[in-house]
Amino acid sequence: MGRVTQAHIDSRTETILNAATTMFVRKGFEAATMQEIANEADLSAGAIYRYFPSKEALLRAVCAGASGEISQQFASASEAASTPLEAILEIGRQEWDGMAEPENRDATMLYLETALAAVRRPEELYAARREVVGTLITEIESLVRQAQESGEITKEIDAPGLAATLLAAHVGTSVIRLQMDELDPSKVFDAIRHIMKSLRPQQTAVGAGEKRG
Amino acid sequence: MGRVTQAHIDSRTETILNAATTMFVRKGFEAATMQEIANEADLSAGAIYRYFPSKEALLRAVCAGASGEISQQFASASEAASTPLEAILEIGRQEWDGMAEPENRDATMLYLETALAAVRRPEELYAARREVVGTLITEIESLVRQAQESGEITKEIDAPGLAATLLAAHVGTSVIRLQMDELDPSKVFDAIRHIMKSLRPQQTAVGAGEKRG
Amino acid sequence: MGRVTQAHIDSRTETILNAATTMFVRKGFEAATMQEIANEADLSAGAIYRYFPSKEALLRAVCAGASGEISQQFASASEAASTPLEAILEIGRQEWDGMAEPENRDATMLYLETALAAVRRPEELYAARREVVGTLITEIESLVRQAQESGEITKEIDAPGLAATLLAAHVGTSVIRLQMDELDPSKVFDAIRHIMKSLRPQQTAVGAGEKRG
Amino acid sequence: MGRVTQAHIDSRTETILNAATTMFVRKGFEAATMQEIANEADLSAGAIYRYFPSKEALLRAVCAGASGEISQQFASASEAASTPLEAILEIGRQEWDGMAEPENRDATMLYLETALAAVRRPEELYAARREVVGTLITEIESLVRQAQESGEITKEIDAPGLAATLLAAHVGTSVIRLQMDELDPSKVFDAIRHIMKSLRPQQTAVGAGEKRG
DNA sequence: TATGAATGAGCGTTCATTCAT
DNA sequence: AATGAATGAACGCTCATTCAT
Repeated sequence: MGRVTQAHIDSRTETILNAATTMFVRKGFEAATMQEIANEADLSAGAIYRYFPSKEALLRAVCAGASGEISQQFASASEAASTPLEAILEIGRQEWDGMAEPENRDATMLYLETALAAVRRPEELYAARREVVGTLITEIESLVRQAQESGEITKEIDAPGLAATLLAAHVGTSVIRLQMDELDPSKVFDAIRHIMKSLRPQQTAVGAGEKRG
Repeated sequence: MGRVTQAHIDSRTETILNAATTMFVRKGFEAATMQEIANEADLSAGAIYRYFPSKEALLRAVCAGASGEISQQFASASEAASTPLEAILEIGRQEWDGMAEPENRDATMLYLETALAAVRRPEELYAARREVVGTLITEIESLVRQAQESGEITKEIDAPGLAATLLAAHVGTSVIRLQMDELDPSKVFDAIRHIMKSLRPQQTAVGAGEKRG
Repeated sequence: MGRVTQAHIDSRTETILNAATTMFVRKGFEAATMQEIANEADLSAGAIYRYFPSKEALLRAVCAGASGEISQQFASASEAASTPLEAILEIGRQEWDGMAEPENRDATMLYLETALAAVRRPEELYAARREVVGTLITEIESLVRQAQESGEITKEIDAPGLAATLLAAHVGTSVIRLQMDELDPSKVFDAIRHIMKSLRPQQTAVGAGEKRG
Repeated sequence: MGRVTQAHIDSRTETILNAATTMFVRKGFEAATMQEIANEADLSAGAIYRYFPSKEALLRAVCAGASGEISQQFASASEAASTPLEAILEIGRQEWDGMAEPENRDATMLYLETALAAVRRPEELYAARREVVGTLITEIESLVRQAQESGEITKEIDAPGLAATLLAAHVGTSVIRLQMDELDPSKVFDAIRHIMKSLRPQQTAVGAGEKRG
């Protein structure tokens, strides 16, 4: 066949990666077979080994891809917002709305599958995963701090704690919805918006006296 | 060994179930082998089949056990609390404190593993799972309503939405901590407590004018 | 429980042997399990080993029993017959009539199962089997000779050859019927009776000139 | 090995089928292992599954092959014969002569093994088997009728009955010889030829008065 | 004597991986 | 570069056999 362009190689690599992601989501890493991945990618089983040295390597690549996607989603939202809090709520609205779509099911399963894979292969996958999650929290934290500076959120609440809570609510809603498809994510987001609005600074500090006392 | 007491059989069954849970958590359902489970239970591989007809049956039993545990944790907390909101916060404190303990890692992995298993075997496992999660939300919702009645939480917030949010935050915190062990769950809970306190009814309703406007 | 009578031991032995025969016929020697045999005999699997040292031993005993039965059937018939040929035909009638009964299916399967077992374990089982079959042919041959002496069957036909042919027709009819249950054994026997009647000495010897010429 | 000719695939399929036949004959279906079949075919055990989906499928293919062979043998013989009866006798001579050869032992065992398999798996194998046997009887019956028309065999004898008797004698001789290798099949065939010759029409009908009277 | 829980060897089968084509 | 036949190491599972009770 002679020489092959880098573009062709990249295209094949991505095709295979997508196929692997699909099958890992559908059946789980162990249960998915190289043959199935090859079928999904319209290739022979052997061909995959030109692009990835092993099934494990495929998993690592899928995990890396999955980690990347998580943070990409957050980048796009905050531009049109007028205030920091509105930016947070806009991102939240997009995210929670997205959970109602059927594709989100797969995304959540991929997230959990790769999270479990990372925990079980700490030396290879854990660090990257931690960094992605950490960065995400930091980004949210930064928005929270802006909202605190602008007076939309009380400074009494711990910014990292609130950031983690928001991410936790997001992840948790996805996971719960996975197990209970009648859950309406928009109802959950309504509650979260209400919460965020209620966090504006008060004349009489909320619960200040009781906290840790 | 011949005839044996029912207690002995029950004990063996539980030993095997624990061993299976351990291995399913450690390696995942597919990657865990019957031999490993047997080793963990100090038995031969064949002996397991006297108590469970297949590896799948073992999974089902583990899932059932895992579902049961989820809701048991919630039952115990609320007694000593003086008010409904205090009950919610007391449960939360126990739960989030528990996340700092290393065993919690396994519990979370079991939760996710069984959740994925349930999604992939809907006909066998999904219904039970949904019911457990649904019951949990209902229980939290009931506490929320009590707190609303007692004037600790504003009636403006949707009770089911807030209940789902609380559960989501709980699940999400566990999942995030799985991926980032430096996350301090108590910091997250501090934020949640602050949030809950800020939800008390205000003379001038919070964000009433802005909501959906 | 104390001492146990020989009668009890014999009874258990026979029960087990019958159960083993039943299961060997129903599923074949390899596919039948000791547990199934035990169930059939209303015993535990371990108990069989007090009476037979192994599954192979059980097979040997079943083979021995099966061989015995084959020849027993022939003993009873010939008494009421008025002439040697009538004796042969009376035995034949009983045998072929028996083939119409459903139990005969099992008997034939047992015959074939044990025949195959004997061929595959020559050192243990073949000799006994050969002797039983040989004796059977000899007995038939003796009846044939009596019929030749009494002038009912021509002396031109070889007595051992005719005896073997008769036994072969018997075995063959059973085997064919096993594979084709609409075969009417009595039609086959009618043909055989016609044949036997046609073997009476003729004034002009049948086919004498052509034979081996 | 990559792409391979259909001829190669067919050749492998046949090699495996032959190996399976050999092992099923030698040890029986249940006792023969896939590993042994693979060894006999000079392949790895796993490779067989590229050609047959299961051991059962292998059995079905062997049964189909065995059924086919049974009837093929009969097709070739009758051409050179001058009369219908001669054709019958010629076929018989070939068949009974064949029984003296050692390969015939295997053929008979295969016949019995597949017959038992068919009986034990009625829904899959019984119908095909019955048809093959039925066809065989019909073919013989047709020859018998021709011989009756040509005056070589009396019309008083029932053609289907005689046909079944001839097939039974054939099958039976094989089975008996399996159990008693000193049996001389040619002696048996001599008796059968004598019988067939004696069935020519007589001026005074043989046994006409006695039959069923 | 009888039980049946336990063992452990071995079965049919699958599948990641290799490599001749 | 791509194929897919082949390998071989497991895997889940079964079952003859043993032996504590």
